[in-house]
Amino acid sequence: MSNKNVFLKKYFLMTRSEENYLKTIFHLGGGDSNSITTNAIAEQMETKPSSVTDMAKKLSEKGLVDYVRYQGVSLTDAGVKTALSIIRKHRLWEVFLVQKLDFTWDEVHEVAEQLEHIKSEKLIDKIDELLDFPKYDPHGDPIPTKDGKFQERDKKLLSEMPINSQGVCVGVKDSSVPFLKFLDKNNIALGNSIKVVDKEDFDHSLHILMNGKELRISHQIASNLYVKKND
Amino acid sequence: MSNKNVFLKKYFLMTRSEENYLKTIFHLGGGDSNSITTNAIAEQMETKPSSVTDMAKKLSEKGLVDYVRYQGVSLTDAGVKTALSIIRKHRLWEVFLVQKLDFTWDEVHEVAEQLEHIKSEKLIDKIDELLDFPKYDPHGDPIPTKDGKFQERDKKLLSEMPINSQGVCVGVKDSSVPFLKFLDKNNIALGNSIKVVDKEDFDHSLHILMNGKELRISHQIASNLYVKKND
DNA sequence: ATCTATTTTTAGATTTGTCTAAATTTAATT
DNA sequence: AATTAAATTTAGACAAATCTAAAAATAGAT
Ligand SMILES: [Mn+2]
Ligand SMILES: [Mn+2]
Ligand SMILES: [Mn+2]
Ligand SMILES: [Mn+2]
Repeated sequence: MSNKNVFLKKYFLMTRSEENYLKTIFHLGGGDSNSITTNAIAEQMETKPSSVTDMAKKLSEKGLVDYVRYQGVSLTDAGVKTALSIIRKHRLWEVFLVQKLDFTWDEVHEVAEQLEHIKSEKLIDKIDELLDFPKYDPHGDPIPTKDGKFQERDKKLLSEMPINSQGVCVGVKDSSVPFLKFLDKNNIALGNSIKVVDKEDFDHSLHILMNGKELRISHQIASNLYVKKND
Repeated sequence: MSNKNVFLKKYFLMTRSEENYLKTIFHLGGGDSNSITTNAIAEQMETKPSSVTDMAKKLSEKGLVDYVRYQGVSLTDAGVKTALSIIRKHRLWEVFLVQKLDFTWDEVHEVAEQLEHIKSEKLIDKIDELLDFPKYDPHGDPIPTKDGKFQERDKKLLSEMPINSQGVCVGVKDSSVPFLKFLDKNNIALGNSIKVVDKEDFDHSLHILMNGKELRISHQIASNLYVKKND
């Protein structure tokens, strides 16, 4: 390989692994000069801390993270920007799979994990356009704009809503396949209206109206459902 | 990694590199017990013969190619099947990019080289359905069916058509970006009607009618355009 | 301030895919 | 049949990404 290409490779081309590390660090809160420990990253990625250390050095070399030995890593501005572009791709692909190909919301994540690494700016911009520039993915998570703007929704956990408050179900905290399938089975979907009728002190379970229908919800469920409160 | 997963990895999971080798061997005619030399594969893939030898051993180990030292490799039935599934994905993605995302036919190959490695049977079947089960890709190449059936079209090179014969432009032999852009610039597209008016003995150039309009075509162009002859 | 448990890093090994250079085999030519 | 040229393989190296085991640093508790 020519010298120029070695340079390009070292400083611009991201490997799939590097992209996954940046994404994970972002999800663990590594933006805003917030340090994340190698252990936390290793656990999240189901890898070993020593592997994380190696990658921390490489990403630091590339100017994507700040890394201080024994102190953990935080994303640089360039690192945040790259992480957001991967997350943007991931979430747009998830919307595409649901809206255009009839995937269910529990099927999309695994495929999006692959599609998010496809390198083509034109491709993702066209997908964005095809979907009419969606703001949220199938799990209610916000989709960063092309220039990396991030609009988190004003939402709170159902478990934290007071009695008699009303709102609309807008997202899930746990987006694991079993939880999503459980929600499907119980006809709980994003967009459903919610009113908290009563809360049980003993086990923190809730008595709610969902789309007008009475429902009992355990604390575990309620603490993994996001609701946008009506004014 | 558990023993079971090591087994799965070794015998079922294809790496991107392995998939690219199988595809290349197929394109070089390695089906039907036809042996392809390591040199030919290396040249096509812009890699070194020694690397091809290494991969030949690995693919042979997996039962995807027959490999005899110093004699080259041919695809086994399993190898052909795998190669066809990659080619199917490649061509379906190319159609998708052109039909759904307004890519031009010279832009799609590079992106399809990435997309063809996405692992999800449901994804490619749904893309196939979304496109209404296309039979040919944007360059006129046939798309293998889900069960690996391959229907090559009855076509011949424009350069081999006799004077006064007529037909429809259905494909390109050279699908390089410069050639495709050249065709665009000269309004030569798949689907155009073609009538050979005259052939020049001296330089083998052609005088044709394309969609009724007179055009002069060099031998180099004519020998890279496929035409389906009218009965 | 010292000890100790935990976290983190280092050192060295492994796998995959590649390369170069040397050795070997095959094919072509006398 | 012997020689030579070309094709192919082997041997050994390297980069990327990972691991295990051992060493080093940090943080918490006395
Ligand atoms: Mn996801
Ligand atoms: Mn999501
Ligand atoms: Mn192509
Ligand atoms: Mn094509």
